[in-house]
Amino acid sequence: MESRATLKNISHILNLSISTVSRALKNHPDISEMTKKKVQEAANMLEYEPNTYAISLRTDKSNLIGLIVPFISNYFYQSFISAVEEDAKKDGYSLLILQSADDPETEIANLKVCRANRVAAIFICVSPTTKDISPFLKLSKSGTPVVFFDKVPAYEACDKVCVADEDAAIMAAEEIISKKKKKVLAIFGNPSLSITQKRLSAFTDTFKQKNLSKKVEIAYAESADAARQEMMRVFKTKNRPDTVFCMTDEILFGVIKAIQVLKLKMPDEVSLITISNDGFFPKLFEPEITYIETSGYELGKLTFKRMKDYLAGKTFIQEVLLPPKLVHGKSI
Amino acid sequence: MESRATLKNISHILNLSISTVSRALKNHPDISEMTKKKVQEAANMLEYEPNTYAISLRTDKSNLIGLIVPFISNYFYQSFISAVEEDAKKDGYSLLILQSADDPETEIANLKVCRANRVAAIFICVSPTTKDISPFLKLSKSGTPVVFFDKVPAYEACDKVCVADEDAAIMAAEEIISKKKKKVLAIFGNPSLSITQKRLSAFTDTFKQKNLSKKVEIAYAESADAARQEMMRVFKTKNRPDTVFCMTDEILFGVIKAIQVLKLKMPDEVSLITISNDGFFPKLFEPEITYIETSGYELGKLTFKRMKDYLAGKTFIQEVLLPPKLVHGKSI
DNA sequence: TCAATTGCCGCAAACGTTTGCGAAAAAGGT
DNA sequence: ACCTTTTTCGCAAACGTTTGCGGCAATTGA
Repeated sequence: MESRATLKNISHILNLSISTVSRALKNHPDISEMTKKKVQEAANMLEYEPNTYAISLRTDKSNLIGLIVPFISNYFYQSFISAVEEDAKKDGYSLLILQSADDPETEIANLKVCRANRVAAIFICVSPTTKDISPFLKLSKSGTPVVFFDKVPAYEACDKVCVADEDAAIMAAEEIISKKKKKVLAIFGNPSLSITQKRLSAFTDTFKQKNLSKKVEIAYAESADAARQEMMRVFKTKNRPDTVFCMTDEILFGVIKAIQVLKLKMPDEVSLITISNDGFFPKLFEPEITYIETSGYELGKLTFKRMKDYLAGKTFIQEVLLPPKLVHGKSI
Repeated sequence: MESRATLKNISHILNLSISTVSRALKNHPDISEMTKKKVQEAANMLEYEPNTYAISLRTDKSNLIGLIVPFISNYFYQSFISAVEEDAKKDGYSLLILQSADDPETEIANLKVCRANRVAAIFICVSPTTKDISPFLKLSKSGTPVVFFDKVPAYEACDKVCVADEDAAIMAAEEIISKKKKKVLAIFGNPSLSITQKRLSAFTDTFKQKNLSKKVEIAYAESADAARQEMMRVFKTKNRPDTVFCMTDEILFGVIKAIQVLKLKMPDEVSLITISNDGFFPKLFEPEITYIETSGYELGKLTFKRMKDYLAGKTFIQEVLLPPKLVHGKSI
């Protein structure tokens, strides 16, 4: 239970002042090389580690980045977090990770934690039911960079980094069209989410523009199991689709299960294409599923970069989009 | 860019001393109800938030829990983190999450970050190549609870919380035996990892005890793809196994893929049983795979509890095991 | 009425660090 | 030898909070 080494501690041993020790440790030009060396040696000996709290108190800065996500147990956010952590470490930041469980109240509580910890920045993915983002905007105005990522507020002026949902859906639609498919079942998620609306309208518009609207049938499923049931229902009709489009990995799960139950052969009896985060799941299956990648990892990198830009003075509001990528499997 | 509310701030407005305000806000009996009310109102008005850094500096305590995992992008640690976060929040803790990337050096760097942040506790899953855990033990001796979880040091005396690897393997073996299977292919991971050794010996011993050793064939695969290749190789021989055991989810991926390529029907042509974290992946497939669950979520709960016990005075070294659970699917 | 108790509050030090400013000593210039 | 500049360092305040202690006034007890 020995007490830790402090500046005072070291200064006392070396018969120096605290300020000299402090400056020596950070290579201040005012300090002679000799004393610097002596101080550094002593600091090493005593295993000195600066007290983050004292520093943050004094400088009113912190090395913490607040990260608010709906759920950690989610492949997308996982990749996102992983990417941010990598970059943060390089710059001496650590991550304060909070889950909001898609609950606006918890979100506010988490914001409080961030403020109490005087975080250097906040990355937040707001819940679908969050109406009022002014608390975040307020923080932003007081100098703390706040970057919204993935699920971002639609109208407010704020820094946003998100995947190009429209482009991803268009890309999928075009791939289907180019393969000259006759009948498409497109399964989307919760229709009240903006991500669903974006992907849906972009997808249908692409078909509409080529006068192919009648080829696509839309369905909604708010869980993997709902998607499975929807699949079973549609594939029991006589006029079966030859292609299925899944809006997310989760919907893909349900669809794949139905395909296995129905013993349909891909891509002969049914073609499959999905939008996926990082492509982990599409590659699990045989044949591998063709997918449009919206990378959580890349999004993390982009978000961190946006924050650094902000800190570097580019404080004007900005919205950056992560372009999707088509990855060919054997399912279509 | 208005300055934040502080105790000094509030005290000045109300013509009170800083100490009175401080005590009023924490319901100290020395303070009259009337002043308490006044202070609390003012604090609410000004949106006062205590400065964590000042508190930590003064009290030498922090509300941060250091969490060191090999990778965040991993379903098991994801569940673990999620569980810890839930409990931590209830007690006013926040999480400092660091990735070690299975690199001992990064691990030490992460430890430094934890120390610099004066974390209240550390939960760590050591990398397979970590030889020297004395830095952690040292921290533990100086009063900071250090709980090793999942991958724990084999011999050293320290607090450990991990899944009952042996029991899980035994459970799988017994399930296979009870179904009177003739020939088993058991695929394990990296043989130099202690988790592999534990599961392997428990698995084979169970067969040996019943004089059924000749029924099982052991194989190793250090990736999903290696597992797939191993499957393909074995199933090309004439004397095919009727059952496959997978040591982890990752191996399961490869095996499933091979099964799909070979178009084998489960459980008719081949039975499948696996050890899985949280059972997410086994449920993705059709039929659902029978698995032994080793829950990352539960492990997180246990780890947090162990820390609270420690803080409550139960500082004697302790090793707690999370019992596995058999979940029936249709694959065997 | 006086002493003892109680209720309520303020003083001041301390936590470990950063940093503006001033000062002593050394070096340089003439 | 004297003035100026540079090098090198220390003083002290400040960041916001907690907490032991002491003090004053009001209450109680006889």
